[in-house]
Amino acid sequence: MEIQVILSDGTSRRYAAGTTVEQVAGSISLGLKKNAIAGRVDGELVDLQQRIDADCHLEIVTLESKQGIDVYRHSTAHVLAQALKRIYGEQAIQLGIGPVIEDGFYYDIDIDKPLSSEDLLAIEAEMENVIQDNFSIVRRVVSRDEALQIFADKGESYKVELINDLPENVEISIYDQGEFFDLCRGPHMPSTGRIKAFKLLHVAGAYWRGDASNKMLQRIYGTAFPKKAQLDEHLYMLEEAKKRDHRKLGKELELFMFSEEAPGMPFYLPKGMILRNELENFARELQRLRDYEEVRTPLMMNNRIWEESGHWDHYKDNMYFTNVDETKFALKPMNCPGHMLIYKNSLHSYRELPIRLSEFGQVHRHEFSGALNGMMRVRTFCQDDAHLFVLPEQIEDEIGRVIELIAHVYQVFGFEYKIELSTRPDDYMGSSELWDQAEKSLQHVLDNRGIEYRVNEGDGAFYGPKIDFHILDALKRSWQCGTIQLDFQMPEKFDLSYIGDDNLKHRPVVIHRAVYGSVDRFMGILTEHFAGAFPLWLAPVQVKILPVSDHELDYAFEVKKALEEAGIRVELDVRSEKLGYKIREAQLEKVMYMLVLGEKERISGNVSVRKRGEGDLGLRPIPEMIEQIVAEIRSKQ
RNA sequence: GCCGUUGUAGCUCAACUGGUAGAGCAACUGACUUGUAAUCAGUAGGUUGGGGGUUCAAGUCCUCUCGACGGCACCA
Repeated sequence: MEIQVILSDGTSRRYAAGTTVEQVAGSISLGLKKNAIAGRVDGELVDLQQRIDADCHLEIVTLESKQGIDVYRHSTAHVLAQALKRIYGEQAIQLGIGPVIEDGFYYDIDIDKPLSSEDLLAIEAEMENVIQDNFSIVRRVVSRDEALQIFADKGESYKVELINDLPENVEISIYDQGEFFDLCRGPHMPSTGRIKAFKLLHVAGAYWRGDASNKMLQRIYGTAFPKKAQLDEHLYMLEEAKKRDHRKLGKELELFMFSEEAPGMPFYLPKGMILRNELENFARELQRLRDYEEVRTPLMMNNRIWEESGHWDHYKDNMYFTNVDETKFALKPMNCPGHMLIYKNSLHSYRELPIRLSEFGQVHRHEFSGALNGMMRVRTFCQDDAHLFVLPEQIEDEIGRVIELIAHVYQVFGFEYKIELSTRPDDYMGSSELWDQAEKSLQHVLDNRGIEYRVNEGDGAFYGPKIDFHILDALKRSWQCGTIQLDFQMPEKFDLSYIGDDNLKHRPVVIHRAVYGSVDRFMGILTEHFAGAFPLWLAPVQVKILPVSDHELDYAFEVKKALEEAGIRVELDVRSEKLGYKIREAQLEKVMYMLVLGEKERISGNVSVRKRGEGDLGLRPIPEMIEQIVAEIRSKQ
């Protein structure tokens, strides 16, 4: 009997029923057969040895595709498991799961001995042996009972648990390679010898099935690439990312520091403070143009208000408290209740709405010690927060304006971003009708504007659904920054009202929003994004003046004064050092403009300009330089 | 919070299986007066994160504790 196979280029070919994927690949070209590692039959990934028994669409999967790489890495994970079993013995290790992840794979194992990085080297060596053995990797389908028997006999309790949780109708398969086999859906590479370049990266603890109440297993992370050069490049990229680490750069560039005396709470050094003020002022100016009004609310309020707002119920474990005069106070974890009180401070007419209250609000949240990470995850940070009090019919228009504001800000920094819509969580507050309405209006705004977004079920705030903005930095890592949250709950809780044109009281709607999210974290992201080489408008030091010798000092002070009067942040290196030395330091500080002042410049009344990334630009008149620098600062480029 | 690793001068790092802490840079002093990524010489700098213990002897071993790092879990 013949079957028809339609290939990915649209051509169709006929084969005898039972032809394998590999044979089809071989019939197309020898090269394809050599590069093939799996197939995709009607969209489903299968092994090369899979027989095709019916008409289908077939795609030959090679290492050129992401799917191919995933198969490759998954097989590498199996090789890791085999090596572990060989080294530590069948009994000493129980296998958890070993999936493929972005850029690599991991395998979770239960073993008493804590694994070290030296152990990883030994494991890599044994993996190399498994690869040299070039075992065929063969699929075997077993019944549920057989599978349970096989893994129970081996004492693989985690595998038994996995099998028990597999859906009734699913085909259970085992992959054999030499003396080793593993429960796996597949597909896999045809043989272990096909693995060319891999590396184990590190070991870390991980809860079985991601549940903190389960046992903690050891997770071995690794990665694999078809070519050694690709692996090397990947490892190089990881090194480069480390060099941009904001914790390292923040220390080197003297932006901020941390102290044991306040874990997770950043100290801003003078240079970091400049950067931060620039960020805040930038936001301030944009908000001024959009009719926001800035306010400031207390860091600490009576616990009563948090109980009323619902925050205490939801977040008491993460809040800081204090007792004074027998009254319990809480450090604010959010700014909303304070803004609600400000709104309530006076009577409002529908004519006043929308009212937009903004605050650079310092909040405290007690994060788990293990969650802390430089500026990215801290226990106190400043939100560029705002609450918009709007009429129900103003909701969509107002959200649209916020989306526009966020887009504008991110574009200035050169960030790409993705948008997510987060819907009601399990512990939501309020009626489901209001939630439906809120979720619908957010969706509506996004759809109307033709914005692409992903829905994140159950990830909303307890008081309302939200639109989140995820920035992609220079290394394509994603960070949640901006957020727009629709809230019908706080207005109820705080009994907010406005007087409508019918002279009756009505309930306004609140929109919470942030653009940077956390100013602190945004600074961290910017530091890594620009690798510390900030655009001129943000740079703590915009110009560094480098006199060639002490004879130019008087002239240098004159130039400094001229620049300062033009509003430029300038430093003068007065040390009696050689020019090369001063340049090297300014370069390491990633200063954009260096003005070299020697005898030539002093006599002609000019400056010699050296620009970051461009080098020596030659002699320039001072007024021209000032104009150029000021224009560059203003353009925020 | 959990698992693992880790903590030595301001910074980056040394100190073999326990034998009494050292280098470079920075700082300070002096000389040099310097032309586009490191001038030379000298000086000072440490209760080895903190507490307790083992030992004739602890940076090194044990223990408690704090911080940091890599993950997990958490993330309004």
